[in-house]
Amino acid sequence: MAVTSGTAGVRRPRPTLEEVAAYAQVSRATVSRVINGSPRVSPEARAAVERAVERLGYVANSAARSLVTQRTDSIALVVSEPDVRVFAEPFFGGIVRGASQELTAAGKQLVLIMAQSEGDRDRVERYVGGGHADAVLLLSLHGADPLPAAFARAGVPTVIGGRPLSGAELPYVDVDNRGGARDAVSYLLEQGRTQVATIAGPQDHCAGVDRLSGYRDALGPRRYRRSLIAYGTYGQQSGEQAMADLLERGPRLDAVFAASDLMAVGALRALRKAGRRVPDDVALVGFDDLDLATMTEPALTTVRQPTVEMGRQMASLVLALAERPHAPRARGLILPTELVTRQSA
Amino acid sequence: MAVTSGTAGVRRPRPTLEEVAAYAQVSRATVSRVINGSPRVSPEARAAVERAVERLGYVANSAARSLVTQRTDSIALVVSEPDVRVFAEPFFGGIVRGASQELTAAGKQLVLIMAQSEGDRDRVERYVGGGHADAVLLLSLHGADPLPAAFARAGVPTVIGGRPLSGAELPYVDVDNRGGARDAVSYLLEQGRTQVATIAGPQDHCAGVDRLSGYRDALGPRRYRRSLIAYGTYGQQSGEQAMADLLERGPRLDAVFAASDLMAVGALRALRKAGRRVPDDVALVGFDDLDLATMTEPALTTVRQPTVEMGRQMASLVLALAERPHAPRARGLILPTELVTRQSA
DNA sequence: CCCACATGTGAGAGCGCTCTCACGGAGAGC
DNA sequence: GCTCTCCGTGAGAGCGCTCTCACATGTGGG
Repeated sequence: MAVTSGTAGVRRPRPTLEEVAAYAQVSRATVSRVINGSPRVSPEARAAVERAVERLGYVANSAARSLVTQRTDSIALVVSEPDVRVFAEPFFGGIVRGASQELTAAGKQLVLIMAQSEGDRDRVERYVGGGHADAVLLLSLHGADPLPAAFARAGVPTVIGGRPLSGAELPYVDVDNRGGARDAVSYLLEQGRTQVATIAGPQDHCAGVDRLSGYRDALGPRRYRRSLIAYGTYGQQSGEQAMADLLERGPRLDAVFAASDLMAVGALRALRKAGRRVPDDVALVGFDDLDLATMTEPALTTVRQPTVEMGRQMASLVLALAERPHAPRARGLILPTELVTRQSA
Repeated sequence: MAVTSGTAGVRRPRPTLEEVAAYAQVSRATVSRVINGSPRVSPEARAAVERAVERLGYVANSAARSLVTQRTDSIALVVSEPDVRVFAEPFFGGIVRGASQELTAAGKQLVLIMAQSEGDRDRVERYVGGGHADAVLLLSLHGADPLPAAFARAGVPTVIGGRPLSGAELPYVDVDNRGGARDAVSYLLEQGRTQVATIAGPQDHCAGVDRLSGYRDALGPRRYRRSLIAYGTYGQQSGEQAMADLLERGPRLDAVFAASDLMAVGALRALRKAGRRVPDDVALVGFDDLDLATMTEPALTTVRQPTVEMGRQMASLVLALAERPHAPRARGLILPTELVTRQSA
């Protein structure tokens, strides 16, 4: 037989079920049964079909299949986040990997959809509402996002990553932001620190609120003072600024819990500028466990999030949801965090 | 009219072309024409159809459309890279964003496919070979990957990100690694440095080789000594180790070009340990321009890669390729890098 | 007045698959 | 020997769309 033509772009038309059936001397229905693993096929027919499939290089046409089954076997991961930074963060990467693993194992494909701007929303709504995906994993970190409600309305099985602050009652998977923050602050207290400040994140989404709540939890009956709470926007700069403010307002502080590693890095710089030694004068704990945390001087004690596991759980939950929409199940799933102690506290 | 039922999971069957046609009192063909923007429709018919579409919330069924058009309007981004780290890097994120922008503008969807392990390859090959995507953007950083050849064989329009070291003659888009390295080293020489060392990356893929070539280019007729070249694996640790080696082999060196920012950070640490001041005693330049580069002390002078632009160009090239496979065009596209000077050199 | 031609429209085929249904034959039970 | 199952199989409908083709109508030129 002749070698496959080397000419790129000349796509030999792909064989159809019909052709496989002809080659295997059986009917289209039998080939379909073999392809889909039906037990109702004789060993001989099965063998003949398998040979034909192998020989002709048959791959099922997904469009035709979807048309009749009303499934696409693909799950959309919608990233509704204007900030570019999502990709730089291990958070996103971990979720993609976890979800990808789980979905691949179930024979589904991950379709990545970005909704960066307001205008993208329409496109995404139409895409999902139009049934291009069987289900949705939604990464929407900020407050008043219309997409959750839109998906709920369209009746598309949806799982949200990160507990939504309010709104649509969709199932979610989140990490234990509150518990992680509590652990971090408790650890600082156990180390004998008494004036524990915090650089909190923005309070317009759940993680920011929860991490601040965790801080309060840990302080418990002890009084905490307003002057020991500053707010940042997760970035390094904002952390540096916030730390400078804190030092001014409460010069006697001896520990800081920053709600992100980047803010912790900023805080580190502000502390250095102010001549405070870390951890001797001021102990510092971050949140996220970025690679960066190992590279600072001193290396950062921080709270690690199980991002891969989160992606995996989101995927597995949405698959279950698509399978049996009405089975009883918990609305949310909270995954534990872990305190990683290094040199900064 | 009644409010939409709040019961999640109860998907009202989506309206079909047929129903829209009935509602608008025209034929299926006319609705199709309106949907697809044909000019051969009277204003009245168009208006009636648009009203019906609006009213019924019609969204075309993509499976049915694909079945007849033989297009899926989705482009696969295949990440063939076992290393988990891809996601943490701005490289990947930039490409995704650039490609996503460009494809969205062209009405295409980005389908993300991960091929982490050897076993995934089969799955991916079948997926793409099976025509689930109209074209492929391939991110395959390491040497002997069978996927490029497989896609070429299948005749699927494919663009590779990063110039392949060898193998299949597929079109590619890359950043000017060689030129970037050359610029960095030239800059060091212009600053009066005479003993310029380099920490090169792995030589099993193109970027690593090119950055080392750029180093050699800049040194030009000047002799460079083997003892001033060390190799790392892009990671921080490897950079620290390589720097320590370099200091041992060539204690008089007064500048270092590291082929990645992470290695530069490692080098920074090694230099500090050795008591060398940066940039006073030893000037240091990295490559990548990670966020990290602004956070070190001193901040890192480094080479920035136009990753978003690269994603955009890859997408636009693959779209052109899918459109007119045989139009004459350059095989590769090299995008310029930019030297960002900060404090380390 | 008839023909040529452009223009908007609808009928209908068919994309490649799944799945229901009916059918023939083999084996079991009477 | 006859019916009754059960099993493997094939015929055929139909998923929702696009697109070709033919048709009706309107317009202008000979």
